[in-house]
Amino acid sequence: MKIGELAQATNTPVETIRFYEKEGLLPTPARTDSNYRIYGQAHAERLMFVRHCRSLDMALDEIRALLRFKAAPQENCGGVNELLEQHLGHVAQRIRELRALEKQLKGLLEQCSTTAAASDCGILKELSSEVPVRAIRRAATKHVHGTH
Amino acid sequence: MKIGELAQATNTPVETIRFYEKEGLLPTPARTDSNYRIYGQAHAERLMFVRHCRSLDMALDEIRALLRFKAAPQENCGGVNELLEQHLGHVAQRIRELRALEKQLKGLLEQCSTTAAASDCGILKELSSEVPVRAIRRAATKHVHGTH
DNA sequence: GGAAACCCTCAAGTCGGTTTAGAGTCAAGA
DNA sequence: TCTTGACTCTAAACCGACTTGAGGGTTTCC
Repeated sequence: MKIGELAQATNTPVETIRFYEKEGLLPTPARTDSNYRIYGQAHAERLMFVRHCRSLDMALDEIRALLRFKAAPQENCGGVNELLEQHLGHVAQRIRELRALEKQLKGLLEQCSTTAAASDCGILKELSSEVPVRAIRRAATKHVHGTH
Repeated sequence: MKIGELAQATNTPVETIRFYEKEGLLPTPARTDSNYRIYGQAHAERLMFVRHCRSLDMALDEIRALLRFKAAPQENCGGVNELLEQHLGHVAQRIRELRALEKQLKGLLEQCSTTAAASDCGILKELSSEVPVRAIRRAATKHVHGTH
């Protein structure tokens, strides 16, 4: 099948497929005479795997590691387990952070109960005060993204 | 004070201060004869404000908007309130997503109760299966980052 | 006076793609 | 046969919020 068909079959944008190929997550496919990529069932399955991992928010490096495990069937799967547990740890950590954030934001919003003049806005006042220690988050959590 | 002192006073890396200046979040400071940046209390307070907002995971554009509200004291603070509520919405949304993720990962980890051969690894098997619909998350949530 | 610690600018790298530009290919309709 | 539109190709730039690196100048301390 051509790249557009693979894209449809796996619910993946065409550009993303080419990007994964460049990143080494998909093997380079055969080409037609007119230089179009041609894929088979094996490519589709591999792409499914990658997309499934991405849907679990794994980093491309983590996916590469899982693909290596898959390619070495003689290995035991302890490494797979460990990788997933680490990833789960990152996710849980990020949830804790975001919940703390949510609490702070709710507190801030309570400062602004009325539509007062901005010069008296409790929110702006509070934001001008000291920065909480949590501000150093990025140093501690290398791998779990922000809110935007 | 010099940039290093401001950095220490506000718990901000020096490079980040220069970056904020380039981004227009901090006004351009005066310079010494030897071209060193010189800051005063006003700069420190402004930087505190920016860092406080960042510690709440606001985007630089959102912070720019808040700074405009601050600079226009005649305005009412309804806009501030609205901005924060939107941001809180993003955070809450991201928390819901990550919780769903966490659940999925825990389910996956149960597939791999024993350290079996990778060829039989339940995790790898399940990751090879169909991609859940949630994979399209990035299309829906433009603004709240992933796990890494 | 010499080395460490600070400061400067400018450019490139990070991550996981998305977007844009410019060009070639293919199938169907007029 | 021509043309239109949908599809494909490559290469490079862009996104956010910084971080890192290269290659310098300055200040401070011993």
